[in-house]
Amino acid sequence: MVARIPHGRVATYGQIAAEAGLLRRARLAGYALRHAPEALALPWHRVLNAQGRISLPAGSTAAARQRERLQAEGVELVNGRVDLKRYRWQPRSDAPLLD
DNA sequence: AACTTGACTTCCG
DNA sequence: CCGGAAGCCAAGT
Repeated sequence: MVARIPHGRVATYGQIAAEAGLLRRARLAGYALRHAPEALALPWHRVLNAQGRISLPAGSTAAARQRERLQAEGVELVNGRVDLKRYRWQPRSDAPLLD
């Protein structure tokens, strides 16, 4: 599901989990992302928490990298927060499921 | 089996 | 709007 998030758009952990058929398992989405093989080259930076904020340790290099990548693709952060109303990815209901 | 830990979310004050 | 409490549930100890 993360791989489907288009350039310049974002999704939340809960949203990813739900779309993957795992309603209410947002933490699992985070767990999966943390353990995902680097080789998959997933656009992990497009996943934010329900408040539109980065969920990596504030001040960490990882958080800084995520912020940079987002801005690099045009996603604006206001006070460290992304306006989900404006950037949230809305998957097409008729999109073919993986597998 | 019991307890702790989270790249989380929602509700309350 | 912010912080805390509670709910959540797979993994790790």
